[in-house]
Amino acid sequence: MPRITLPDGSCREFPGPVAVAAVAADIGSGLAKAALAGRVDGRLVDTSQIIDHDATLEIVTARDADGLEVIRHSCAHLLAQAVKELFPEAQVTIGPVIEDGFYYDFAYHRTFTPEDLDAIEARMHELAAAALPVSRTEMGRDEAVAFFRGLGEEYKAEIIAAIPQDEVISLYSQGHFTDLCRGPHVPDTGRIPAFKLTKVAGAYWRGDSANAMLQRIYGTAWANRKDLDAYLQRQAEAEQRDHRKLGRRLDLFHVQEEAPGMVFWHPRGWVIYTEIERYMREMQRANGYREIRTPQLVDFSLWQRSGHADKFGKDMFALQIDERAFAIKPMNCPCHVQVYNQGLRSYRDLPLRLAEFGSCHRNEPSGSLHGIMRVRGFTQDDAHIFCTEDQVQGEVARFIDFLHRIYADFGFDEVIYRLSTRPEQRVGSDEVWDRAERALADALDAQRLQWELLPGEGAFSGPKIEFSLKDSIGRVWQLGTIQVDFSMPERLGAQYVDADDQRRVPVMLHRAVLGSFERFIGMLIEHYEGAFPVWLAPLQVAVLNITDGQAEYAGEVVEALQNKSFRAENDLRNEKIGFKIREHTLLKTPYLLIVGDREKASRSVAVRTREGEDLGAMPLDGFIEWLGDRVRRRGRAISGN
RNA sequence: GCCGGAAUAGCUCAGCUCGGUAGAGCAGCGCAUUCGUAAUGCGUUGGUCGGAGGUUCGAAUCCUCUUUCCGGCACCA
Repeated sequence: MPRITLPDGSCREFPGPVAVAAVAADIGSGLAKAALAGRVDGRLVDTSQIIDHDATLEIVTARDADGLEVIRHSCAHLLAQAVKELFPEAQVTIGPVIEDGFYYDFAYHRTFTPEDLDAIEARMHELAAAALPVSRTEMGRDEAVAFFRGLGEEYKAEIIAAIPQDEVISLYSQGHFTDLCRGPHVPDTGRIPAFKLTKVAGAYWRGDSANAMLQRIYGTAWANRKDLDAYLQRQAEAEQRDHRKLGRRLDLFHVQEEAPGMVFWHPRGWVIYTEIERYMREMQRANGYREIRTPQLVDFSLWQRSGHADKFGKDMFALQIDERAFAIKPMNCPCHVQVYNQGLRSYRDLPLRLAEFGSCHRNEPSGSLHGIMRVRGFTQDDAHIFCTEDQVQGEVARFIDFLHRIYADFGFDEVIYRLSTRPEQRVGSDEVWDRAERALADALDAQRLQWELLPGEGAFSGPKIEFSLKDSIGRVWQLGTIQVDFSMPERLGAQYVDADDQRRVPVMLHRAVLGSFERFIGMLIEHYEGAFPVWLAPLQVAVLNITDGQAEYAGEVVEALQNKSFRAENDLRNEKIGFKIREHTLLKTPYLLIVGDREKASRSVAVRTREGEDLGAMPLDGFIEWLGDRVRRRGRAISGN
């Protein structure tokens, strides 16, 4: 006599074991139709699951986040079924749910074409319309291995062979298609209401580039047509904020074939870059950093001593000049140690914070280049803090505060913290890594921050904390980092004399707030959709005259603004005012000052924002003061005017 | 680096399937217009089709190689 407790607290009793679907039907026919899965005692199960004991039950529908996952997972199976029907020789592998959708990897002797994709999707729609029942069966491991081998599914057999012998293996079947799966799945293929295949791409078996390349088909699936359309709409909008597109439209930068992975900054883009650099320089100076500049081209032996040559030698731009091997620096730290090493350091000098807007070059794999986000030539807001082991935690805490202030100036308040620990390939003893990892974890805990652990993701010379931000459309960007390094100072012979006149090796903290300027600006372009806050905007104010009669006055307005160091230009072209407004709005100039005879007579300006808001006329002096206030607030200003 | 796709005027794109020496809109330039808050009208310049080979009487269109970009995968000190 199972007694089922529902989420609202009510109970229902059944004379004998009962399926989730039957309970749903008992509650109401609408719910029965909507039921995709059940949550029995907190565990997600199929609607066919029989409950034979007292339990809590929640009926999972498409409105449930879990319900949507079930739909997506089942849609991956639907995809696999369609592929197997159209291409019987293709082998199935894995097909997980991902954000907004799913994918399925197949092994096949040729690649799937876009036309194949259309055919597969069409077949999926037919299979969904047929509402084929989905059934679950269980098998022992060896039996399951034999079953899939019999079908010629070697990859599946390999997956199952790795599952422990005593674990129950479940199979899901729909039509003539059977797949290994943990489930749960929708009761029939008719419950997958809205989906679309999005792309095909290669993907390595088990994510290892040493393995065969499979073909991955991506798709998206939703609870209904409306949600699917909304998703596609969001994708289209995200494309509109692509920094490569905006970079060209707003005339910020370009890239070209002769310099792959390098950026040509245009005047407007360079304003943004130099404004950020100027701001960072000021912030660092005010926070105990001393700026330095080190060489680009350094003898290869330094990279051998630092350990970079071993791990990254092939990825460095190396060159042979007059029998001597050099490399363009891929990072700044070995050079910073050279600066540290000049003269004998005392413990009184520590912590020593050396900062550099260091220009680095790395020969990134060709396939990884992406606009100005992933490039081969870039500049970091890099700094290295040389300190004693006792000072590490305090310096990390101090850095976290520093970083919070900077992010807030760019309008970001929410930071995500992750601690990356020792990777397989590394330098330094385990004991040293233990200490370094503990120091970072303690610093985070002392600040009462919530953080996430990323085992094995650390740099080769030390563990690190990574700081990420969420942009205006919810994407997460890893920007800042602080890495503890006990190894490099030793390798490069850094020392200081302690209070007892003993020579000691300092600890080195590698840190960056923005990461690379290129990537950071790329992210900002997408975050702001090109509408930079006024302190960063390439052009802050455009002065537009109505007719030639106000040309001279427009010139005076611009001069007054420029005298106060604002970036202002006038637009005296013989065009209608609507035309000029449209052009500057599209260029995302924050403020448009319209000057006609009225304004000229009263020495005022009519202010319009790029959002289309009319702020009315104000005296020129008043506007200058008001604008200064907006600029000083930086990204902390409330958006818009 | 691996898999797939793309590369045509400054920009966005058509033409390529069925080979016969390129076309649109915007931008630019010229002229007219001096007109108050997202596109004034008319006229006009401009490309040999990413690069190198090949097939062909003839190639932007077909084939090969190559470069770069795009989407993934892998990588990311």
